[in-house]
Amino acid sequence: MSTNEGSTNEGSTNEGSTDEGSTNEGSTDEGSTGGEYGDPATRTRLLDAAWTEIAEQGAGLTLGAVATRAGVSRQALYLHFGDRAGLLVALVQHMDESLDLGPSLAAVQAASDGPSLIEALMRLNASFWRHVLPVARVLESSQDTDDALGAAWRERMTFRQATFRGMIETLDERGDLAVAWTVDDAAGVLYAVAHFDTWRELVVRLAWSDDRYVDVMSRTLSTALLSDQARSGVT
Amino acid sequence: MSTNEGSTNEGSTNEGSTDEGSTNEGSTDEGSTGGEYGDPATRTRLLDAAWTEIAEQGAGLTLGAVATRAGVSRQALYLHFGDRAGLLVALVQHMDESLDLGPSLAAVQAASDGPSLIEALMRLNASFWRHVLPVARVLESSQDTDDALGAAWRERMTFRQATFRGMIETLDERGDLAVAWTVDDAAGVLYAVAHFDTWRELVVRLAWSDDRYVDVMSRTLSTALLSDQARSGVT
DNA sequence: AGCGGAGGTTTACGCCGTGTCAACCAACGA
DNA sequence: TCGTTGGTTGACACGGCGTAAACCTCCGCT
Repeated sequence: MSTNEGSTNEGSTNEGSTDEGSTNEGSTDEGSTGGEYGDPATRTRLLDAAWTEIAEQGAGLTLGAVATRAGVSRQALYLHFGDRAGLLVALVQHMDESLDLGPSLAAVQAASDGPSLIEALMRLNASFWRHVLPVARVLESSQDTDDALGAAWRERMTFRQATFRGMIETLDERGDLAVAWTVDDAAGVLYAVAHFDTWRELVVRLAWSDDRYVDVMSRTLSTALLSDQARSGVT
Repeated sequence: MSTNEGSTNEGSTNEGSTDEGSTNEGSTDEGSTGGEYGDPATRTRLLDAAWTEIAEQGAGLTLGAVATRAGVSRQALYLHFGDRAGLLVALVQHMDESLDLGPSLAAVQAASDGPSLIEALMRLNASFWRHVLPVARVLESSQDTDDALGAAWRERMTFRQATFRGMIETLDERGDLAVAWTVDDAAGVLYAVAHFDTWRELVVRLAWSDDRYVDVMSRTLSTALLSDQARSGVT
């Protein structure tokens, strides 16, 4: 299970051709899980340390602090991840694996009707961002300082977008989507509006509760996306 | 007194320090538009240089590059702004002044009906973020490395939020708001959804055109926020 | 027993950006 | 002529990143 959930793996938007042959000559861990250095347990401890360090320091993260927190020397970190960007790239994958979203997403997709699907999705979304926000912010803002990191993050977001598209397709097949909408438009809106910044602006900046976020965003999206029949519970 | 070490205890980075109580007594950044240093023209050149430098380099901005671009020494920059954060704080105000949004906003608010108001707002929004995005990203991600900068950026966003609330109030007074909405909820949604990340995700990541962004977001918000009568043009 | 390699550790160094300091300097006005 | 304004040059400490080299310590193998 874990990450790939093959649903709608079309990948229309992006395309391979990830400008490879960048600058490094070593083995800056290509996406695959091949030939990593050292003890996987140490690697995991480093990633967890990086996670909590980011949660506390935000972008002010230093590699020395991560290593110390993991109870390991700074050089060990370089041996495992190559450089700062390598660590962050690995963190993207790690966050994929540690929070296992498969079951939660399946539960959302199994929702009985349109409005409850959207509400379940927004609720999952809120708790997701509550866990991930600091890391997501660092990744988001560091993505253009390093090509590999940018690619990893973008790929992560592409996957997320595909997941949301899957939700929209489910709604569409049930005939719950309002007539004005194409799947593409609706998926875009859902993805963009469910991005972490919307959650952060409301819940962090404006101090809304998660419940309020869920209620208001669910209402907004249900009203905007669903047909009248779907909203009134007619199946 | 000369060449002594340790006299500069200014360091200390940021530390955890639960920063509640927010912004001290209000003397952190030498008063408002009072005693700035040096030639205002130089100051403006530096700010413009910083702007275009950010537009090109993003977060990889260096003070040396800004100074060089402005045709001035790096120290001049320090004389004018104190430090990096000071420059960014000034940039927030500068961006306020240089792009004068007053007229555009007035035009939006004068829109004849609800849907066209929302569409005009989204159109303004799109062109705004197209200009401001790189700077906004840097500011957004640097806001927690410095208290004064965070305060400045937050204040800027608070103002923005108030503007959107004004729009919602206008709609409410006209009776255009759907009954389910409170002004507060609607203003929050409008503000959050109009934030730059939504625009960026759709227009940059998913390569939507501005027109498509405007159309889809207008439809979404109109459907969600406005009453049936307002949407169908009945006044 | 002895060897080797995996998985590190210490120490050291070069690079670069930030921030500070001191000295010097051109123009300009009283 | 002096002094102030608005800078310039040059130097430096500091800290984080990235690399390198030497060393150390188990563990498995023969």
